[in-house]
Amino acid sequence: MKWSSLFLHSHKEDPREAEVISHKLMLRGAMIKRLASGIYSWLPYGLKALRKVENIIREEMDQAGAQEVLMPAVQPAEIWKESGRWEFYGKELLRFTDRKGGEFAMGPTHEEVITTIVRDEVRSYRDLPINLYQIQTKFRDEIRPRFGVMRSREFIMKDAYSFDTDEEGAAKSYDAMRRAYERIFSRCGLRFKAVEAESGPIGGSYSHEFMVLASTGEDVILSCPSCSYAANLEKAEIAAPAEPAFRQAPAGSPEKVRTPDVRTIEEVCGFLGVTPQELVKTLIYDTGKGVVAALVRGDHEVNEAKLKRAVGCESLELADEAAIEKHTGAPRGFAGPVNLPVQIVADYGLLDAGPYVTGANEEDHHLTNVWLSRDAKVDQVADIRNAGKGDLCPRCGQAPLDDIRGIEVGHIFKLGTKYSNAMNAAFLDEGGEQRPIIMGCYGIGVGRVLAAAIEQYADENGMVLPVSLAPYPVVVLPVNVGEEEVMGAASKIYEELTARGVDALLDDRDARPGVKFMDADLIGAPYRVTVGMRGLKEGVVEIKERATGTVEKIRVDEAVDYCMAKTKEAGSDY
RNA sequence: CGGGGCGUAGCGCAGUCUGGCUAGCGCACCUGCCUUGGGAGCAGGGGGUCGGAGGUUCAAAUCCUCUCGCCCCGACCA
Repeated sequence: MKWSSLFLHSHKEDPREAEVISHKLMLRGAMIKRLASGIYSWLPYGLKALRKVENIIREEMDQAGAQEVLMPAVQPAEIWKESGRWEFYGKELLRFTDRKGGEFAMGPTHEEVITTIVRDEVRSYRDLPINLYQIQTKFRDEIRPRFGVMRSREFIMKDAYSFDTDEEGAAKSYDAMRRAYERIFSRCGLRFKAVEAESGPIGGSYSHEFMVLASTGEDVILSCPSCSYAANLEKAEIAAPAEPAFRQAPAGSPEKVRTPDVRTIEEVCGFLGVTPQELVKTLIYDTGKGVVAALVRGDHEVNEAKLKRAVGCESLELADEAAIEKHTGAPRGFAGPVNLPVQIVADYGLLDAGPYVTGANEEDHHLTNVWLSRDAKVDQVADIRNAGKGDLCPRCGQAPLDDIRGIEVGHIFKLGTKYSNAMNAAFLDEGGEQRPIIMGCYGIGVGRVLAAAIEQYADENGMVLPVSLAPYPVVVLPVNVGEEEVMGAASKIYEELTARGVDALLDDRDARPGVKFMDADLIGAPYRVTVGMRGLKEGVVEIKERATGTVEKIRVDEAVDYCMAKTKEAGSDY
């Protein structure tokens, strides 16, 4: 491709809408353009990079035995009602009606569709296992899209679904995907880590996320420095104490103090002169089937997924003001466990300490000198808070966890029979008995992989793309297109590279060299061949490696071989 | 959904408080000259429903009302 005819208008200034580096650079490098909040067009340069990611994914998925399909983006409500998710998925599911009043949704994921396909086509154990995948546009109506294509509403995703006859087979499918993902992300040149994860509204029992390590990542990962444990903050467990008991309380009783308009942990601490560690935070949750009070230490945070599991309920949300008043007898900010007539679940973090300050279940009052063993009726003690940096590793128990940030680029789930049961996807086994198919699902955010790669490697001059993702691994840059000798040498190198299968870009624009250098840096081309009179006089061109900045003088007739070797070497980096 | 900010040329912004010339600057774009190893210079030029609607006024980018959109923080969510 010649730059003069490439639809790539770079921007010198950072766009105002962008916050993180990858978003800024993708806009400046004309990879994407925003149409509406969280909705982007892919421009030629970006699309070419996106296709590189897709192709790596395709090759590895095919290699792993999966077969590509393409399902509809628009899905009828009917199948979502069948799986039960029409009710559960919430507002993120973009719903609309057609002209006849039929209900539809833009697919945020495709478990329902794939299950209807497989249940109709698969009858026998002989048809299994299978793994079907697609690369397709999804829509999730995110509350707050941000960071460009990193968290957009419309986005391209690779999603795969495996179907097995038994748990053993499902585990094999899961492992095959896990290995495929490792190859995919390695080939994309990413530094990443697979971590244990929550499965969220997709469901299922067991899941891993693939995290690209980057300080601007939205997710927090806790990992153990002395063993292989690593988990999303949302999932990270806290080791159960050896003896889950509250500290023995001395005789006495709580004391009520007046705390007018003092509600938050911070306010209580300031007002009473105590630390958050001495407080019990009492949160009232509505499970749909009743109310439960969750107790955590003042400096801890409730983890709703853990709480759900502890309580054994399907849904959970913070109770509203009216429900809080009804159950605690006081407005928000004054709830406490003493004489609270609801189910109470306390976190491990509250064990073996005291006394505490709690709400008094009375407006403008708190209690001090509260001992949970003596003054409260706790129904259950469990791990219901978020783990954090410094908590002991739940696996080896040898070291405190570290926290690092990551960008989730892939997520694999063991679904079990959640969808096959709900939607009646079954097969006949060897004994002629009907059994539900065991499923797994496996997602990769394609655009997010590209954004994450840019995020991970960018420097102050722009993108630094790995060869495997770079639309043009080599930019041939004639310093002055007016000099016949320069242009001739550059064209020759460019044509030879192209003929030998390298996607080269010839910067044939009649612009000043500085402009072209800056642009080559901005778009992150891994190798730049600079052709100028200065070098030609010595019979050389200069080849600069974007990632390291190193420049080598190479004889003109060896330039093509040099680029071939460099790009091949980097391209097979897995 | 709560809090904050912003909509003026493709991009980045000034002008709005205190209404008044033909709506301005930088980048980008077009023409010419000149220049060519890290975002040159000179001259000329094109491009605007000042987010939209309504109102006040002799006069509105500017004041008032309504409305739409975007960004950030939070809550929420894979």
